[in-house]
Amino acid sequence: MENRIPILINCPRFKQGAIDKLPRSFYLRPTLTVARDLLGKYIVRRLKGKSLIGKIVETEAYLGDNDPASHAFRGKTKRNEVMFGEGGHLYVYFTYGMHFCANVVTDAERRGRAVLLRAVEPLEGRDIMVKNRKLKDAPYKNLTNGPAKLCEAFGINGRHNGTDLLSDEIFITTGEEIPRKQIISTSRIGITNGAEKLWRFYISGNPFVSK
DNA sequence: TCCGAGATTCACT
DNA sequence: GTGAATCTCGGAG
Repeated sequence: MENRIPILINCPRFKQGAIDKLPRSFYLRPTLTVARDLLGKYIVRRLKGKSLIGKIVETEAYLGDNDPASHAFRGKTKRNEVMFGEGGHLYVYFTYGMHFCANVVTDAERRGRAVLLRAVEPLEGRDIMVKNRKLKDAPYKNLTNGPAKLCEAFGINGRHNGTDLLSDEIFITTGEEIPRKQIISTSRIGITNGAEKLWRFYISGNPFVSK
């Protein structure tokens, strides 16, 4: 198996010895496929020698050229140029004056298509996430159930725009197999154009899904 | 439980 | 100048 890497994380959920970093080819597939397949995968963030790990439970697809809700709809700009780069990189944007959101660039043809990570289930490094979110009473389920929340919890900001997800700072690994039946698709959240597209995916019944 | 307002920066028009 | 792929908080119901 390609991209097998030594275990970096002392986490019992990972099989001893090695975990599988998702290969580039995972991201180069059609965006909607990647959005669905990302559910149940683990996102790993290396931060000051510690590891933050979350299971992806909610995503949204943004189909660039074909999608008025996408930042890439009107073509390439300085802000969104990462979306038009190679799949498997991170597109981080700043919004509402105070929040960051993280997207995974997808598709083999560099058409500005990406998947927004909307929510994860915290698995490892929960204490650090609480600190990053500057929460006092640490409401466990409020840690990462929203795109801006998970960025803050994972310490992801504008500096990470363009980060390769095959790097060792931030990457995604194989995780849990999610049965097709448990994957729900609905309309996306917080947008005005293209709201009729059912391009939001989440794991049915998971308490860490936003909203 | 729900709704409205404020926060606050950046890219695009 | 405007509005944005959001979140938190306070106050009303």
